[in-house]
Amino acid sequence: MKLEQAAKQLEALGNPTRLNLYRTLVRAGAAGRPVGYLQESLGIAASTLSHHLHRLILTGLVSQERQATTLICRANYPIMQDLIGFLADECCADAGCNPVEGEAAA
Amino acid sequence: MKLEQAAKQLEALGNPTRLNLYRTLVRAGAAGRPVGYLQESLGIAASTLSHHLHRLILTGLVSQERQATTLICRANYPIMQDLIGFLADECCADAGCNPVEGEAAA
DNA sequence: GCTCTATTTCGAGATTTATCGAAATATGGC
DNA sequence: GCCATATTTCGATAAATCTCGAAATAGAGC
Repeated sequence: MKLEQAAKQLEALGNPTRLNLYRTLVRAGAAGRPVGYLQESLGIAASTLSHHLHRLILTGLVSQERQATTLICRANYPIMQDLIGFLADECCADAGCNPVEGEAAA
Repeated sequence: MKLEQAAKQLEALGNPTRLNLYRTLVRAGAAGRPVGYLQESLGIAASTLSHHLHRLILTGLVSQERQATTLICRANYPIMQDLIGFLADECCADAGCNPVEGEAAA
């Protein structure tokens, strides 16, 4: 069920708040960002952020590591690579992404 | 508002039925597929399919062309390319996809 | 053990979504 | 103009989602 998995990840990224959150984490790189920082940075309620983080974590797009009382969040790059790969494969495998001579009425 | 746009497209693909539908269209290539074919192929109600198609069309991922009484649907490759580009950029631009020692604090 | 900070879980309300069947619309042929 | 086929719109229902504040939990330090 690769399609189900991909759909879940796409859905996770398909919300402006979460996409913004994810982007922040991607840009943070390997250093990651603490939940508290993200909360202030995004300007949303802590409970709301926790909810969105949970969804990203469920799909594997984000992971967390405890550092004392603080939780560091990181983007999980390989998962994103897989997702991009899935999209690219679907797009380019059977078809060809720059359809020049359309009307391939076969 | 590129982020909003990307989120909408990701959300459109983030539903198993729609992702399956979109995949079918991608694989159909430039020939596209008539709505009726898709309906039988996916085994869902015509009204449900119409709803999902509408969402994909709104985001630009799919386009339609009338052929007599039949509507031919096609995947809009450039839009997908842009979306993949957005994801790849977010992932690789500031960070580097094989993060060794991130700290791109900038 | 108590306290402080960091984060999650709980409970709730408003909005959106997915799905269907029935009815309406569009296009072409007779 | 009327009929047949293809597709969308309407109306309705059940389920999921987003958001918040308040309360609960987790970990560290005194």
